[in-house]
Amino acid sequence: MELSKAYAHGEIEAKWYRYWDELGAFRPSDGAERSFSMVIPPPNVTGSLHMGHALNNTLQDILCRYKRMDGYSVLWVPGTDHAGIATQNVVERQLAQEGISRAQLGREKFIARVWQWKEEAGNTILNQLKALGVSCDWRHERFTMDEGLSRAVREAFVRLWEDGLLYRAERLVNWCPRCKTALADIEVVHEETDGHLWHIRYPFVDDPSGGLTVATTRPETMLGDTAVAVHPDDERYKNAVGKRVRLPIVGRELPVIGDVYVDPAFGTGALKITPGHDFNDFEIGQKYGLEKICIFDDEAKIRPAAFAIEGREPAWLARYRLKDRFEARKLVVDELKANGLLEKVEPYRLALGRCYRCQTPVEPYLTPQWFVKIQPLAAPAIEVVRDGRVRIVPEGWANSYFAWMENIKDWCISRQIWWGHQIPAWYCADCNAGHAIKTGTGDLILDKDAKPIVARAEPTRCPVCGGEKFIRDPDVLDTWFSSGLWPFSTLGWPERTEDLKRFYPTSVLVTGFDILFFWVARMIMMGLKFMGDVPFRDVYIHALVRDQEGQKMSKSKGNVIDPLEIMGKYGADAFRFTLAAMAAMGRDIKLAEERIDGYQNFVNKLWNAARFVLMNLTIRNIDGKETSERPGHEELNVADRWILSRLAATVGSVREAIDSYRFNEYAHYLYQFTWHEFCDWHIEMSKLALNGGDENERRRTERVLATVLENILLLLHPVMPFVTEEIWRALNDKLGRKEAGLTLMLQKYPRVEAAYRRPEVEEKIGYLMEITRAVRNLRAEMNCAPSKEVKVILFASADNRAFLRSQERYLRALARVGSVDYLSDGERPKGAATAIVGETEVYVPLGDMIDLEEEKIRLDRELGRAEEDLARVKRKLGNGDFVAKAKEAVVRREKEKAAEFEEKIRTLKLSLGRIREIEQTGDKA
RNA sequence: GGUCGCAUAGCUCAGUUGGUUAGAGCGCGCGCCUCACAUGCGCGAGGUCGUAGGUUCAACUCCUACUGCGACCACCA
Repeated sequence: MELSKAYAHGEIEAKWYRYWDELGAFRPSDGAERSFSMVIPPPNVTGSLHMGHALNNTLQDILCRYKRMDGYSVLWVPGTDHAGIATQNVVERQLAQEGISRAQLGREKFIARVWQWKEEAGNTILNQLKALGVSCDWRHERFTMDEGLSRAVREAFVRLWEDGLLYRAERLVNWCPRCKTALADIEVVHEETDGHLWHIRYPFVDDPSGGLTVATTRPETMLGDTAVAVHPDDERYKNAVGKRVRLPIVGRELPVIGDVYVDPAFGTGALKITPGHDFNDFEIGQKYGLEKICIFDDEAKIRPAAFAIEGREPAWLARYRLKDRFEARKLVVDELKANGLLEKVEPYRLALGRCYRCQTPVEPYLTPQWFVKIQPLAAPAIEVVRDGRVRIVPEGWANSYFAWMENIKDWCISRQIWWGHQIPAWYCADCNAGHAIKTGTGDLILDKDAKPIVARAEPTRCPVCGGEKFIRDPDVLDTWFSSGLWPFSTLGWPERTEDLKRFYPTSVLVTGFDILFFWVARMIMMGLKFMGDVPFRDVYIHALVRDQEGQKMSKSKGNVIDPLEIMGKYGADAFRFTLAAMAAMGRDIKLAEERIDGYQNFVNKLWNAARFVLMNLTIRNIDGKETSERPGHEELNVADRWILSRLAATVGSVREAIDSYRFNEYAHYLYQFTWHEFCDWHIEMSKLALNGGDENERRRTERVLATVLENILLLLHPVMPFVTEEIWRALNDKLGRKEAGLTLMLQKYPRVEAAYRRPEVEEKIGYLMEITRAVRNLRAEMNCAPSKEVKVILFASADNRAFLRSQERYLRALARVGSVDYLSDGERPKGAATAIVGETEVYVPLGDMIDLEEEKIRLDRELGRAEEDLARVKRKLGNGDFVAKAKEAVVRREKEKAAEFEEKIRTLKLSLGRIREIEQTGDKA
């Protein structure tokens, strides 16, 4: 099989993916003693692949493929999330385009419609993940609303109820008037917003000319005020406490209460109390037994019923009824202004809470909801992170985790939407006859006093009255409730399955920090509660992918880079490698397309290195019996020993990097080794053996080339699975290896071959490389044509001289050197460019070509640097404290440096002297 | 308001226990179609490591303050 001149990812990727899948390579192996498991952070079922998914899944795939090759039985569970509110919103928007509302359709038909959409769109993202190359076990694919997971959800809910960790109560909750549902605290995003502080006077009942002036950012809520509060020690309001004020517009009488909660320094020092629409006011309302008036309906429009007295609406209400919050605000402000009660308006910055799904400002809203008593769950979840049973990497995130968990409040888990897990609670129709209220959409709402029966299935008989008619709670659960069970629900819980035994706790969870609280924290709590063990050992938290300016990618900004487009253009391997290379811990990734373009070159480089090796291989069957006795290390030439030593070092570094989630280091070690050690040096040096005429050496070098190439493929496979597989198959083909195995994916990951580590060889080749560079440098500086061979004169220690003599062919080939002469003490060439490598002096006599002025400038510059270096070292050594206190090795090293620099200076000065001499005599010979 | 993080070459970033001649990729400059690769090869220029102090024989690295940027959390109307 011939490889084409440039790597074309085109069909290769799909070909291999299908191959692996059909081979069953994604499934956990039997037999392996160690297992490694992960659950995918389930993407929204109707979503499509974005950069965040691409990064997240690339990193997971690297881990899985690495562990699989390293002998673990690997299970990576894929799946999708039903994403309650998000998905419902999408489908509602679709309906809206058809001019249908969800209410018109009705609950059942609406849900059917969502399922239909799920069937249409649900596979998109998973297929896109396949294009990325993820090695998930597709037989394990799950959906948070499939049968098994739904059962897990019901089970979890019932157990929480039975254990007293669930309750239903009327509380002030965050309400999204657009989604018309309650939200958890964490689903509200606070955003600094420009607003106003309105100062409104509430006249005293007994003296309407006086009164208290309150300051508020939300004047429309005054319609629901039930008190005014001041600080009890506030001199200004000493005699106001206990009096009554009349609420403007509404006319209601309000008590003036004194409470230390009020900050006298803020605003006017007088605070309007609206227990129905403000969390703080709610608390105060509780404390003083104030009435909680809910002035809005579920769309945050003025609710006439809130003001009707004995069924009759007061006259003032006419202009307000059914107006939304913001219209109402305007109207209230206008009316107050007209009445001379608006005393002042000042600009004010406030943190406005918005719905995380639709950005609508959230309204504190009084409704009955289901809550999880979170304290008993949070405490052990904090503990396991503290004692390291769950390790958060990078550990900085643990701080955020603790901060959040320690201040956590009860979790509102009921949502007034239709798409999701309907709460497994029923109400006896007879017992709750007075508590079920029909809404406009035909839904029933159970009021706060309704008595739920929580059960795994619909009850048949009411234990109180024996009634047989039940109403199911219409609410569904927070999406994150089911995601919280994901690590064990996907493995079969509540059944005690083999998978659970084998793969729970999972090994590591890879995710972005944006869902640390939404998801990670919940999984830890739920895992501990229901499994009695942590859901994962490690949590690796990766960064966000941003655009090249560091802006968050978003459709509205138009700065989104589409992973699919990128993969189509550059290939999945180049893309994956880019993401890994840029995934430095704890730092966001600023991605520009040029980076991917750059790493595509690396893929191509690897491809061409492979082409070189393949076209030079004449040996066959290097792994078969005949050749399993590899050549003794000592028989190999120095270049081969060197690259094997470097390979061994690289294997060590690579393993360490992946083991500690340093994906960028993993990528960079391999980039460096493949390109700058293997290609730049070893392949070049190997050409001498391949063309040298010594048949034995040639065969040995071929074997080394094949070995190194194969190891590179193995090492790179987790990050670039496709091209490595493609090359590996070609390599097997070329070697005639039938027994090599079916796929690179299931080969053993390289281990460090300690016997190959040869520091002394690395040192020698390092020296040879430096000499080579020095000669190349001199050539370039002197503008010596690359095609022209030069003569080199070396002055080196006996050791180095012997080494260079024995390996002279490399120097000749790599630096285009015609002849090499070795000087003994005393003699130095007259007209030559000079370079110094350690103790070695390198001279390139360039005859007529040498520009004496240029060379003098160059030498002067070198000399200047050397003198600076020497001065710095001398300064250190001259410091008595340094010599006395620093470690001996450090001092010794400094002394060596001093000697080296002195020698260098001496040599440079001599060279300069010789040039001046030539200038005077004109004799260049 | 609280907490945390980040400031290193023109750009994007590495730099794991304090001691290196502070690195890479891209970009830039010069020279090359050298028989794996011009998606390439060789060479080179470019940084007082945000500012000011402190600890230490020694600070890019540790501490403090400041400045700038960012993130998360937060019910002060």
